[in-house]
Amino acid sequence: MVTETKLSPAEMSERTGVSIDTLRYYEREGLVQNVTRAENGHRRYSENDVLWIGVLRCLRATGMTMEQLRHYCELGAQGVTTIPERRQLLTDHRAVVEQQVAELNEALALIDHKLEYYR
Amino acid sequence: MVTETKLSPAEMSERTGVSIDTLRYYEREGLVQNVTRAENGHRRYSENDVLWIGVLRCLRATGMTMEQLRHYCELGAQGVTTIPERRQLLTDHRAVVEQQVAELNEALALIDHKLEYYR
DNA sequence: GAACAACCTGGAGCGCACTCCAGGTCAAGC
DNA sequence: GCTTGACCTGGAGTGCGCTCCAGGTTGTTC
Repeated sequence: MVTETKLSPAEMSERTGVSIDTLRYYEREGLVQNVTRAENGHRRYSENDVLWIGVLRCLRATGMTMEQLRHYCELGAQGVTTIPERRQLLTDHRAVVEQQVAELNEALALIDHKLEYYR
Repeated sequence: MVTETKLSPAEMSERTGVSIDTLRYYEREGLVQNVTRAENGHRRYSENDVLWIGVLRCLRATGMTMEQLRHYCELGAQGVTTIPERRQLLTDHRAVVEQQVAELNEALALIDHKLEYYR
């Protein structure tokens, strides 16, 4: 379709749960690329941008740093030749997340142990 | 036993994996209490302190803030009457950690989805 | 045409959890 | 008695990820 819905910053913020300031910050830092503009210079976000912000927030929530995300974005911008590296990056991060899950489970065990003790 | 092994700051740091500066910082902030001193004024940590630092780090690693940990410590210092509140605090935090696990699992699913896409 | 709202930019400020530093004490070894 | 090293204190500095601000433009509404 040619007629793609475009979102204003306020709408984008509403849709993603990310503040307008943070959206601009991400763009400045290279974590969101090629945001289009209306004739008056205002940003217009696409549905793809909405999806990407979702991914971005998800990866951030698992401890991926701004730096790593920027790198991942740059790879994406460079085209399909970087797919192996992107896959590697995600695979590595996957291991980090699994490690986090393991640590949280340890923490749960410790909390349960403490709770047991308080009974 | 009366003859309890006491650890110097350097030994404590070695044992817990927490830097000497951070150990002092925790003490200043009320997260580690009643650290004994040698005659020359140097700190001497007990095995109990080692255990407590382990718990503290575990709770910190799950996102419990310094503020919450300080509160938990203060409750501990106030004696057994605060046990219900401590139990409540841990129970609440347990739910937070479970929520984190759920989010990490969502992230893993997303990463796997992306990886699938790159294949 | 005045007021208002939504947005723009560059840059400053903030909160958290450390981390580092300057200047000093004290005990042990040479 | 001088150096060295481990420690002390109070306070300043750091890095990350936002968050806020001042001053300006544009478009709409009364």
